[in-house]
This record gives sequence, C-alpha cells and structure tokens, in this order.
Amino acid sequence: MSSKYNPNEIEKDMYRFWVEGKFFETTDEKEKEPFTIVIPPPNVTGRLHLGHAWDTTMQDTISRMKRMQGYDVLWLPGMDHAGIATQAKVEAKLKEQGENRHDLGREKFLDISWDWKEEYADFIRSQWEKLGLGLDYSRERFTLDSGLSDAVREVFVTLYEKGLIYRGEYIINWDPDTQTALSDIEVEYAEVQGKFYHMRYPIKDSDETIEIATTRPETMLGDTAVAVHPDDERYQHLLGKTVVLPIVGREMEIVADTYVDMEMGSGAVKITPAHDPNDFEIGNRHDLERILVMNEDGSMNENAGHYQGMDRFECRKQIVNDLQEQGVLFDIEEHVHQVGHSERSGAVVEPYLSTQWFVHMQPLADDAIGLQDGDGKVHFVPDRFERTYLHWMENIRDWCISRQLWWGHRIPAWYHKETGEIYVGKVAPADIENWEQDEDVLDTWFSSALWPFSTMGWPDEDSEDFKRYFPTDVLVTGYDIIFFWVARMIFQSKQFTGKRPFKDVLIHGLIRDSEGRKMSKSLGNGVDPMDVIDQYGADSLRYFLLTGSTPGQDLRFHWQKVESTWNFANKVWNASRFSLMNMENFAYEDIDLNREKSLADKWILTRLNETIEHVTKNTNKYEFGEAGRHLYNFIWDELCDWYIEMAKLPLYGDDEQQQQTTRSVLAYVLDQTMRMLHPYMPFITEEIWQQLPHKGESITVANWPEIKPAFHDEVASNEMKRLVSIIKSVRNIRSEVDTPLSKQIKLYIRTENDAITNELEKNRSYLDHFCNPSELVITTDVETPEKAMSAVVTGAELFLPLEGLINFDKEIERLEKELTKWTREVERVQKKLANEGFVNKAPEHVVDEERQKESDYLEKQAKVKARLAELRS
RNA sequence: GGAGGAUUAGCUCAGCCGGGAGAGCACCUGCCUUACAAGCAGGGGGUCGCAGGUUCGAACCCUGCAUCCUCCA
Repeated sequence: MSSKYNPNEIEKDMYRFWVEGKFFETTDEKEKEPFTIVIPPPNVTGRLHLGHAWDTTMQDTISRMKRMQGYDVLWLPGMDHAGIATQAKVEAKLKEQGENRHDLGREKFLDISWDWKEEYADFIRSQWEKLGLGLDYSRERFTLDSGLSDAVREVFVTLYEKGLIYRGEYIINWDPDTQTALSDIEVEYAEVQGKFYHMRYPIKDSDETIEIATTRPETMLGDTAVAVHPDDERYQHLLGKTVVLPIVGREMEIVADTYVDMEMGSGAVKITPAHDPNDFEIGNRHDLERILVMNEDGSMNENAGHYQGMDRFECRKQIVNDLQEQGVLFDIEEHVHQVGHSERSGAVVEPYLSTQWFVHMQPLADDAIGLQDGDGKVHFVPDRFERTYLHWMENIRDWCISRQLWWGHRIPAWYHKETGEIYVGKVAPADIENWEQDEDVLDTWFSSALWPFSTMGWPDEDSEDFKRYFPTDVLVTGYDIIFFWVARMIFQSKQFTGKRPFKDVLIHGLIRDSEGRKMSKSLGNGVDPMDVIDQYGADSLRYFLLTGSTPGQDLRFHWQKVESTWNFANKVWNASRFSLMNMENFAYEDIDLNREKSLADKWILTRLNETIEHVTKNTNKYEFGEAGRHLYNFIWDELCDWYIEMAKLPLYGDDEQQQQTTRSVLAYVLDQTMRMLHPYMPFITEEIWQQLPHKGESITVANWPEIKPAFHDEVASNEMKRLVSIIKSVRNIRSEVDTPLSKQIKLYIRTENDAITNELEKNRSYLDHFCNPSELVITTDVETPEKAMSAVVTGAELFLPLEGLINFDKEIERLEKELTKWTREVERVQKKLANEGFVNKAPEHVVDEERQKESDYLEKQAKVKARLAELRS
C-alpha cells in the first residue's frame, strides 16, 4: 500500500468488478424484502452536472445500505428523451452543417436524434460509472422505449375516454424560438424594465377619445374591443359606442365587464382576445372576434397590415413611432413588470391563441390531494415540502400537453381527411389511408410522470417487476421539480395504479458556487463533477456532497471542502495501512474476540456499538450529514487518535496472545467501520475491505453491522475517560513548559482511593507510553513535591516536578484561571440545584447529573485552591 | 399580495426530543514520534440577527421586527 491515498488507482477497475459480479442486480431470493428506487432520468441531451452527482449519490448511499441490510434492492437506471432540449441541440447541430429539420423530414430527423441519444447515453453511463453508482443495468429504461411508449398511449387514450384530455383553441404560452407551446410551469417570470404606453382611441362620430394603456403596443393590431367596468360612472355614456382602432381602422365595441379594475390606470382596457389570456376570457363572454397578428416565429402576420414580416419587437418600435406621430400615443412611462420567459430557450413567451391538447386537472388533483389523508400517503422529507406540493395541487390549472416538436411521443390522435372526425386510440385506425395523425408530440413530463410504474412493465399489471417492486420506496429529487415531476407522478400513479408512486420523497436543494450563485453556463461558474473526481476521487466528492448540508437546504461547492474530505479518506487509508502492516499472515479465521481484552479493546468496541447505532439511525432517516459526522469522529478522533496509538503497545510488544487479540479487534473494528462507511465512500472501503481479513466476495453484499450488546462496557468507558484526561493534562503541562514527549519527566499521581490506584496501575503501560515518565508513582499518599506543575482530574491529582522549567508566576496565573473556571461551574450548578423549580420539575436523571457534577467540581475546585495556597506560601 | 427558508466562530455550515455552544477550513505555539507533516500535540476565537413572551431551564417553542434568498400569484 502506498503511504498516500491515490483515488484514481483504486477507482479505476473497481466498477467493472462490481458490475461483472452482478452485485447491483436484484437477487432471486424472494424471501428478501424488496426495496426500490427509480433514478430521476437525466436528460439525454448532455452531461451530468454536480446536481446530478448529488442526487444520485444519495440514492446510491440509500440503496447500498439497504442491500447490506438484506433487502432485495432494485435501483433502476434510465434516461429521459427531453423533447425540447434534445431537439434544440440536434437542430443546432444541423444548423452548423447548414441543414434544418424541415429539409430532412421527420423520419430522417428522428434517426439523427436517436444517434445523438446513443452517443450521450454512453457518456452518461460512463459518468455513472465514475460516480460509482450501484445501478441495475439489466433494467435500464428510456422514456421512448416501446414499453414506456405503450404506457404513454394507454394513459393518453384512457384519460381521453374519461373526458380528462381534451383538444381546443385557447391562449397558451408560445415560445417563438423553439416554436412550440409550453405549459404554465415552463414559463419563468422575470422582472423587466419595460414601458407603459398610454394611448387614446377615438370614439366614432365624436370628438371624444378613450384612454387605454398597454405594455405590448404591437398587440393593438389584434384589438377587437375596449372594455370598462359596468359600474364605472366615467364611462356610462360610452357603453355600446364604437371605437375606431387607429392604424387598422377597425370599428370595435366598448363592452362592460366586471373583470376590469376601475382603479387601474384610466379604468379602460384594450381587448386582444388572441394574445392575452384574460382578454380571451372577456372575448368569450362578449363573443368578440379573435384576430391573431403574429406568426409562430414571433414575426407579424398578414393581419398586421404593413407591419407584416417584422419581428414583434421591431414592430413594437415602429408602431410606437407611428402612433406617436398620429398623436394616439401620448405618454410613455417607465414600468417594471413581470415578463414570462421560456424555461428552455429563454425567449420572451408570447400568450398566443392556438389549438392544443390539455389535461383537465381538477379531478386528478382532487384524487391526489385525497391520497395524503390516508395511510398510503407520500411522505415528504423534509415534511414542509408537502405543503408546497398541496398548495400547488389545490390551485391547479389545466395542463397543456401538446408540443410542436418531432422528438417525443407522437399524440395518438388521427383526423379524418374528409370528415375531420377525431380518432384517439392505442393503435392507428384500420383505414389509415383516410386519416392523418396529429403532428405534435406530448410534453416530456407526460411520460416522465409515469416513470415509477412504466419502467416496471405497466400497463401489464401482471408483470413480475410491477408486482414485486412497485410502489417504489423512495424518490430523491430537488425542490425545483416538485411541480414538474413529483406532483405529476403522484396524480398519474394514483389514477392508474391506485397507489402512491413512492413511499418517501427525499427533497434536496440546489448546488451553488462558493459565493452562493446558481451554477450556470452564462456565468461560467459551473463545476464538472468529473473534474472533481479526477482531482480528488469519487469518494471525496461523494462524502462532501452527502455531508455538506441538511435535507432540503442548498449546498455551496467549495474545492477546499472536497480537499479536506480527501484528507479524511487519506486518514482512513493510512489507518488501514498501519493495521495491515501489523497483520501479516493474520486470517479471517484468526479473529477471536473472546479472549482477555485490554482497556483499549473494550473501549473501542463499546464506541463501535454506539457508532453503529448513530450511523444506522441517521442514514435510515436520510440524515447523511449527521451519520457522516459520527463516522468521521469515530474514525479520526477515536480509532486513529486513541485506539491505534494504544494498540501499538501490544503490537510492538512480545506477548503473542495480546498481539492476536489486538489484531482481532483491529481487524473486526475496521471491517465493521468499512461496512458503515461503504455507502458513503464505496471505492476506498471496498479496496480496504478486500485487503483486510474478510469473508465474502464484495463489501457491496456484506452484511450491515449490528450492535453487539455483549461488547458494551460501561466500566471500560469510564476508565478510559479518566485515562484520557490524565494523558491530556500531562500533554498540556508539557506544552506549557516546552517539554516535548521525547524528554522524560517525573509523574506522581495522587489517587483518591485504592480502587483508582488499582485501575491506573492496571493501565500503567498506557501512561508510560503516552506520558514518557522517568518515574511514575501512583498511590493515595503521594506527597506534594516542592516544585511541581499540577493538574486535577476526577478522582486523582497529578504532579510533575519540573525543577528549573517552571515559571511560577505563569503557573499561578494558569491555576488561577482554572480556579475561576471551577468556581464558576460550582456556582452555576449550585444555583441550579438551589432552584426548587428545577429540583422538583426537571427529570430525575437531569437533576442527578447536576448533583454528580457538583461534587466533581467541588473536588476540583478544592484541589486547585489548595495547590495555589501551596505555591504562594 | 401569499407561502417557505436563512440569520450560530474570520469563512462555509452542523446542532435531530428544550437540560453546560460544535465541526471543517483559516489563525497562533511546539514537534520530520517507525500509518498518515495533506500529519501529531497544545491553544485562541461566539451578545446563537433584534425585542418581547412561555418555561425550573430557550440557539431550539410562541409573538413581533429587521435583513437576505426562493417559490407561488
């Protein structure tokens, strides 16, 4: 073993060993309880980022632990076709080559997209490999697979037949860049410094005008009315009158509608039913004409008169000029307002009249909300996210599911060429020559929503996987896609399987840069997880991600933290290296924990028990940070700093029996520790475990550590506590007087009683080793040496005669400080105990503890006080 | 406008059921001790955002306020 931990070397071939050993596949042992996770399928568009690394590492940690705990674990991998994102990338590539999809045609374009998919899928698998994810590749799925496509068609057709999917002409969110409709949640609103344009429309056959204002003046070309509130006294005389639309010359009615807010602006609004959702509603109520003035690419169409062909923003400038010249537009006001942008392309989204397919959400949402009242509810972790989810569900709006793309699930609807009749079915109509299939595909999330059961063989409800592994146990994802994905999985699962899709949903935050900014391409502050792995290894990255934050909270990426995690891995490595160096020819069969054990042995086994308890409990609760801290402290502060140092005595000594016992304990504790650490740092733990005396093929399928009550030893813990405080006191004094361990000192220990004398005598060898005394006296009647440094511990007093080295003024100062400390503690405890309320109301064990402390502090206070008196005399 | 989160050491964050404020990094001092100098030993550093309240006891529970962030409308 090298003296430095080299992750690349260890990690290089490990994954192949795991995959070839089929350790990540489900077992055929039906008596084992199944445990299922489906991976949130990453977009097949590109590479995995740190967010994916974080998300999947948590899943890996959970599934590795569950596997070790004896579950039949299925962690199902897969990818998402990501309609808009992928198509945009493929189109961009075509553009580079001077081509476009329309020239190529649908079929050829899809061929190219599939090639793209294969290329990136390979790349993503290689990233999963580097992260060390224990995925069952025999069940890998893709959202466009035939099985999953069957599921999509089944769901679409069923919902259509139930009247829960409909087609119609409504205002939708149109992305002029990618030229497709979007659902409401694919629109992100951002504050934009815009303008409020104030205009006066002339009233026909009158000198009067009516004042309106708009932020999108170009839409006036599609105005078909002006609306005022029916109770607005200012406009009573104008109701039913006609307005002449400037530039266009269209005659429009002034209508009364309670939607209009009298307080806003002039109290009159222009109505553009084809370009605004509210105007659309008003248009319906008043039977207004809908005039679309834009093309799908955001340019003005033939209804825009001489503005035809202009881009919408170009047209805005021009029309403002023209209206100003005509005196129609009389004021422009700076105005900050919310403007919708496409979540994908960033383009300003246009509210646009269009015929699309929708899911009628209310009944589905009601059902999903009802699910949360029963035992079959989805447990959100942290639970506050359940409120976020419910709030959205309770205010649900219909879901626009058609997308004007080619890459995706084509809508299973056909239109009769002659009659226009609509046919919706899982298979094409028999007389296909008379029908044309809908050109559009479904929203990608429509298929992702089925992921937990479509991947299991559904709609075949008799399929083995569906029966055994569904519902899944936990889903891990970020809070940013609760609406996009989590919510939709829940209502689709409830609707089609009658069950929740997962028992738990673990929600994590976003990963940010060191300054707390979102990682983004435009900022160039993204960190590639593969770079982190190259530099520090997957185990370091994983441990950093797992322990760096609390559930639901965001996480900042710091290289420095990854580096300190590497230090921890290096510590684990070297502790193991030391152990192995002292275990030559020591085999698994030689491990014997039943022989006479040393204090150190008993103590570390007790601490191991406690660590197993904490790590198991916290990992089960998804509290990876807490579990990690227990592991870290146990390994570094207890196993390395104390046990290994103490183990050197027997290991370097010549008592064969003691050596074998120490090797046994060391081998056992390391084995158990590697197992606990394995879900967190899979590579290094497998590597070390393989080298340690072990039984079994791989740590991935080794049993999870169990608490062994027989190893719990309270007495040893207390002895160890006293020993450690003695050693620390001596170190402290040595440091005060600049006397390194290599230089011998005299050490006298005055004990309180014979029991403590015996205890310390028994552990004399440790005191020799850690304190390096030239003379060590342990009795109840040690006489205070004349010139000495001293310290008090529970049950004993230490004296280090260090003639010549002691600065008495400094020593008095030190002791005074200590006396103040104990005096303060005594006062605090006594005040507490004098409080009747405390003694009567606090739990008994808390009061007992305080009484215990009181006597301990009083003892220490008295001894320090006496010492000071001696020094001053 | 509504909802949620955050505010703890110089920095980044833990602190789970209310019972003596913790870690990593950074900083200071001393050590190349035969697992690890990316280490070891010792040390300094906090008005737990502010103000009230509940309680024998509050970083933690309640109310209000302040600042920052996110989501929804």
